[in-house]
Amino acid sequence: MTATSRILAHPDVADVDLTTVLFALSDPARLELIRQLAAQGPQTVAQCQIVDPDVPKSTFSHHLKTLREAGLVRNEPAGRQRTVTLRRAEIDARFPGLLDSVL
Amino acid sequence: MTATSRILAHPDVADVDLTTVLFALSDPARLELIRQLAAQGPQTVAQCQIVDPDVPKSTFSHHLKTLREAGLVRNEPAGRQRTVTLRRAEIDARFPGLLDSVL
DNA sequence: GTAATAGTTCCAAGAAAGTCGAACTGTGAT
DNA sequence: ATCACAGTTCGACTTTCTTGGAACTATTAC
Repeated sequence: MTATSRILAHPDVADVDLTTVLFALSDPARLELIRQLAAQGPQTVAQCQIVDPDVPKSTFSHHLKTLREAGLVRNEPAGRQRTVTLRRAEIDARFPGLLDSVL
Repeated sequence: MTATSRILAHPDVADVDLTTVLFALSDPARLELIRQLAAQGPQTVAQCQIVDPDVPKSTFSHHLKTLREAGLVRNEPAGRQRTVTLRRAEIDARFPGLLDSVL
């Protein structure tokens, strides 16, 4: 009973590093996901995955982790599922114009 | 006499890929170099290197190659030396706001 | 011509990242 | 309670990136 929390760690906006963000965005699959989140708003992980139906869950989850740890997305429990949200306002405040230029 | 040209290949602006650019900028040393070029204009390789005097020539040259192949900088012969130039206008035209947001 | 200078390219070793199957965990439904 | 479901984590493997010494090339200076 190792009460493993479903709540994942998210960096504070102030701690978000630019080069880490740029790296996270430098992968085509990850950039595409960010674009979809920007266009369609929060989604479950399964919904996100529809973009690339062939990529295994574990691979997708890893990309999600990279984006989350970079500070770009939130990944929070929502019932049996999880909601993925682009941290738009926070990123815009920290790096004005960056998201606009890549979307 | 294998006439090895000193002229290096530079991608056309139209062929510059966003994820490649983001990757090139995702390294602290490379990003710093871009910032210096933006602030101080064209420089010789040696002048660029003053930012990080401890890094070996070969390592620095490799970073320069990454930036050049990504389409971010020009690297052209200038007498015995070489001039490194930020391709500001071209990048701004291709990805408006991107450079502004990272500088 | 010879030597010094400015840089790139080559090569090898170590570090980091991507990929994906399998095992695991928490939640909701029966 | 039990089962199915949604996702994450673990572990191993492969690939790519980074790093830096050594060799090489072109140019200018003498």
